[in-house]
Amino acid sequence: MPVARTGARVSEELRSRGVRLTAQRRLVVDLLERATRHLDAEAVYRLAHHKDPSIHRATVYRTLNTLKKHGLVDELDLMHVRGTRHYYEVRPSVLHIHLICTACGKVQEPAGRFWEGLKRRVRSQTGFRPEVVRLEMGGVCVDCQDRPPRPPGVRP
Amino acid sequence: MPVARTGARVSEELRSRGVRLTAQRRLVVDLLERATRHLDAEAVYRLAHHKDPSIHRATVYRTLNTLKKHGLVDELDLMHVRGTRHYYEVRPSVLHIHLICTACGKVQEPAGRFWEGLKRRVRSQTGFRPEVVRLEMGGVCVDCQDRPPRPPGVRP
DNA sequence: CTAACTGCAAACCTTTTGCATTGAC
DNA sequence: GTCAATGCAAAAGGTTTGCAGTTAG
Repeated sequence: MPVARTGARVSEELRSRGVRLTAQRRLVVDLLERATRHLDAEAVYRLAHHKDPSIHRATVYRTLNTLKKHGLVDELDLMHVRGTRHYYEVRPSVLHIHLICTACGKVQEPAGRFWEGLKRRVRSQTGFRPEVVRLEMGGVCVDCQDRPPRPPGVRP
Repeated sequence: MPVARTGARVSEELRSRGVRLTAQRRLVVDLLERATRHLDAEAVYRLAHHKDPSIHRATVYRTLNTLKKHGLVDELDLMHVRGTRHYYEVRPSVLHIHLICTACGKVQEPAGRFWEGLKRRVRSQTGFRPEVVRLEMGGVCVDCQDRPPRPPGVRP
């Protein structure tokens, strides 16, 4: 979702791992690659269903799980600021973190070498071999720090 | 759950915020403070119900939400290694991270100054004011790196 | 005394699963 | 042709909610 992504990377990765490339999977992968915001399973389903009304919710869930299992997408929950659902993003080549504003719901994704270093640090300090990293922080974004606190309930 | 915790801290904090200190809340807080492993809502309920059979699941959920809202407990999902549920821990004074082994399910919690620095770094680099930090990594713990990969399904 | 909290039961929402059928390789 | 993947419908979690009765402050 954040940095630009090389088009067919995911599909090729799947193919090379012997996962069958069905029309439905292609569609889901395509949607995730083009997404400009974080999509939960239902959102993926709605978008997919719009393009191919025959696709079933269960297929979307199964596909997301497949992609996750193969490390091609990461699952987030954005600190549950928007509820219990899970969000998905194609795993980027450079690690980034998620800052979720509890006031306006905005999600920022600063990327950088520093976060990359976390993995190495854990490995050398504990021996643990990290494969998936999830760093999320809830708090107040710059804009909302200026804004007077708005009454809870109404959110953009 | 990780570092030792000052007994009445949470209760006092609640009291000072004008949240009514009912027997049920005291019980839940007490259980969380004494916990030696990560508890999900159902586990909290079972333990609570054992001590006070009249307590209701809904009350446990409501209490956990109250505590979370006031920043007294943190919610984790431990990378969903054990399913979709959420785990709760009393917010420790010193930030720690969670390393979840995808092979054996073990959770490690290295604490330290370094992780504390993440908050400051985000703040100074982006202006975002972090309140809750969640850093979880899925991967393989030292023990399981030596062990031959065991057939999936059977877990300790 | 009164607003806040609880127990209860039902609803809700998200995700998973068994089965017959379809389709990728 | 074969085995994996899909659509479908039903179930399984996990969590929330409206309401009437209870209780902390």
